Amino acid sequence: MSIDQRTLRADARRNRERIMSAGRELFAREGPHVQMDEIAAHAGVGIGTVYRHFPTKEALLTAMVRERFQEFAEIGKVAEEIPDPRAAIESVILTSAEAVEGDSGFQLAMMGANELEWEGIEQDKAALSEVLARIISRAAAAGVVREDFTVEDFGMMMCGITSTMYYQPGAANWRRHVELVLHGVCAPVRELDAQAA
Amino acid sequence: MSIDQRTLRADARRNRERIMSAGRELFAREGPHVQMDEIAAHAGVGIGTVYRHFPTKEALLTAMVRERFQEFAEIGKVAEEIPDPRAAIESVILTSAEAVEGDSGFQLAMMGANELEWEGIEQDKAALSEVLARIISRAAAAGVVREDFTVEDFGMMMCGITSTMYYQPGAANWRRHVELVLHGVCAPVRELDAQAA
DNA sequence: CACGATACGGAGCTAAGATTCCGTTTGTCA
DNA sequence: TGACAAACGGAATCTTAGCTCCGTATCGTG
Repeated sequence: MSIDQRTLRADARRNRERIMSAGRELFAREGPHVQMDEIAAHAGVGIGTVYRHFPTKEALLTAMVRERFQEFAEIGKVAEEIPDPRAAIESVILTSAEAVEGDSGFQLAMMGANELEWEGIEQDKAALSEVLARIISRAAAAGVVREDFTVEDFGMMMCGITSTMYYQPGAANWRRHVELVLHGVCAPVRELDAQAA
Repeated sequence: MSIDQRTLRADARRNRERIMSAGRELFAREGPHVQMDEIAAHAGVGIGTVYRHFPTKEALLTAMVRERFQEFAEIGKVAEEIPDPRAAIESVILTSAEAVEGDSGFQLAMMGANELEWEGIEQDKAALSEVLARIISRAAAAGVVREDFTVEDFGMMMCGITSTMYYQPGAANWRRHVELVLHGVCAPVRELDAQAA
């Protein structure tokens, strides 16, 4: 961010929020390729204004991705409250996936993660990891996931699910993917929990 | 392709192969962002020559992706010869993944599949599907994969694995991912076949 | 309400990278 | 070997999209 949130003039604060909001919407709908002037137009401000708030396009995208990470951590915290360890971990997976479902921008951003810098995301990522680690180890202890399942595995899984979402759109597809990963291709078919919802 | 392979002058045929080869190499190493003049330079020809053979960059990339699909179908055919249904399907998965391992261009291309046109790829894709369907149904009949496993599931799985490969490089990672998908996150850990190779 | 500071708008600059154009070179065939 | 079509090379062009600059408008304080 280029400007200190506090000392912001009223109109500036308003515009900033408009830009974020337009960014969220267009970024989600069109992907990371939306142009800056489209975002500006959608927000009802000039390009110059966008750039005063976010010095580069990347900074804007980063702000957006950051929001998502924080949202994930939030989802994790909510899931932690669920007593049943299995339900908890399933909730994290499904809720996170659902949150990202319509957001092709984030989907690609996650994927293009190693092309961009995402400066300042580290701490949000770390916070997320912590929550996940707790949920996973509880689940492992209860025997509902394999003992050697790690946070990294979780990330890998979500990476795969996210790409399915992007490349083979349609809720049915990614839900199926989740199901496959959870229960395993080779595993004999089991009664799948028709719960969730 | 803009030029008929048959009526090609000797130098033209040679150059065409050089371009394909340079494309394969750079596309794999640098990804789809390699510039046309880099490819030309690497092939030892002028840019004009590249464009005479491939009217657009996309056409060149498409040719490359097509080769991969044909390679996959080939891998499938080889796997079909393997007597053990389980070994056959594992072979397809591992060999395909390994084939793509160093090819970040193809990895991204697969991902960006819905952004590009990939004209003319359909038949290659269909041929691949056929082989896969046979291998999968044999495996399902033998009870080594879940009965409801489909070619689409296979694609989804490979899509996920490919993205892991790209975003979380390191052979260990994608192999772990394969392992997770095959056996399932929730499944109790089993003795993993340390075979393959 | 006046005035300085803060923000705004958007035309235009710039870079990057794909593609074209045309004069020159090379293969092929008689 | 001579002649012409087929290919080549690569400078120049075109296009797209990020970003800058500076004159103008708006906010907030005394």
